[in-house]
Amino acid sequence: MKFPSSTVQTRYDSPLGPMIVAATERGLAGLWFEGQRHLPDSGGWPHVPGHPVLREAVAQLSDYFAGRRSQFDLPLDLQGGTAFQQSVWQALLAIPSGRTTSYGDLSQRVGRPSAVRAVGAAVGRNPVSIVVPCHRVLGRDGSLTGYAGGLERKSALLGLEGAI
Amino acid sequence: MKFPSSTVQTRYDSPLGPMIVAATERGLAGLWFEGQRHLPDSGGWPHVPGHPVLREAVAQLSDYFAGRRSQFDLPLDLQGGTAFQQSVWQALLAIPSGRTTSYGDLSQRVGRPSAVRAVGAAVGRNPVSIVVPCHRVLGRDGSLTGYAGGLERKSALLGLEGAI
DNA sequence: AGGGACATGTCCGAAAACGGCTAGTGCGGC
DNA sequence: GCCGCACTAGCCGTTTTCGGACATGTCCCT
Repeated sequence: MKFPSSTVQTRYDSPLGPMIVAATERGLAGLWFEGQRHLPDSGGWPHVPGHPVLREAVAQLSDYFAGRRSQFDLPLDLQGGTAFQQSVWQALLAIPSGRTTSYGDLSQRVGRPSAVRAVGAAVGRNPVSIVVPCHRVLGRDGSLTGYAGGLERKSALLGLEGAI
Repeated sequence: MKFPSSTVQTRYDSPLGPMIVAATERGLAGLWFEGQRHLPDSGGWPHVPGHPVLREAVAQLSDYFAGRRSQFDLPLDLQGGTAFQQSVWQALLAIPSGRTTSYGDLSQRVGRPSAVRAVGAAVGRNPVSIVVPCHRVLGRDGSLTGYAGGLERKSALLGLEGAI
């Protein structure tokens, strides 16, 4: 995953552990739990806690974790990724809070009914956790199946949204 | 080979055929014969004949082909390429006009005495023909061996420099 | 129920192929 | 002997190719 040189970052200490928040001039570009899988190399990005997008994102995240907010209102800039991945991430945005869906359902919606495993892989590469709600995707039988940040966090997020 | 998005280009009709000249804000970045090997995709670069570096490059090239100039005085910005390739290109700049050297000699100078073939490959990827004088490298026995722009051009350039 | 095969896009590591070479060898001609 | 020529085998960074592994679900067969 390549990010433009204008990318900036800050840290946010969530109730589920510290997170890295990243943004470009066009919007929120990344949100990862420290130590999760598929982490990009954020070493070169300057820390700019005062960046407007970053500040707003942190504020909305605080509200979210406090139960005061169920959806986000932020400019997004989903960097990198192939056309296929982009379409999957877009489809994720359509899943409302409190609801879940399955990988098979997602692949239908993307128009590649049989590319189920590929959809799984693409979901796993989602650069903006929580805001792009990859945690709302379960196996057909409702099993948690996987989460780049760890299954505990996945179930914690779903619990918070009242979707257990 | 990747070039920054700020790259601009123009065309120059040399006595040996039309050429593409490219520059960044830092200096001359490319000079290729149309249709030669290892051409980058220059499709997206805007044509800016008035760009100061490009104008100066074209002027000096005209002088060079007219026999009025034997070395160039231009800011260079050798883009892309690995550390190894960069060192080879730098070494090329040390070969004076009217002289030639061999691939073996070059590899010595680069500190990789046995990486002779690798040096050959790196020389072939030189992004700035003529100014970075890759045409002054011959086989150990003086044979022309190869040139991305074609052997005729290689020998023509050497003739022009009085190094036949 | 449970087990296996298959479909799909992407990433990543390993392995192989590919050169703008060269020094060495063996062979024929003089 | 001495030379030229053709061929070979090493040389090594880069590029290309290939083969798995994945955050799955369906079908078909016991």
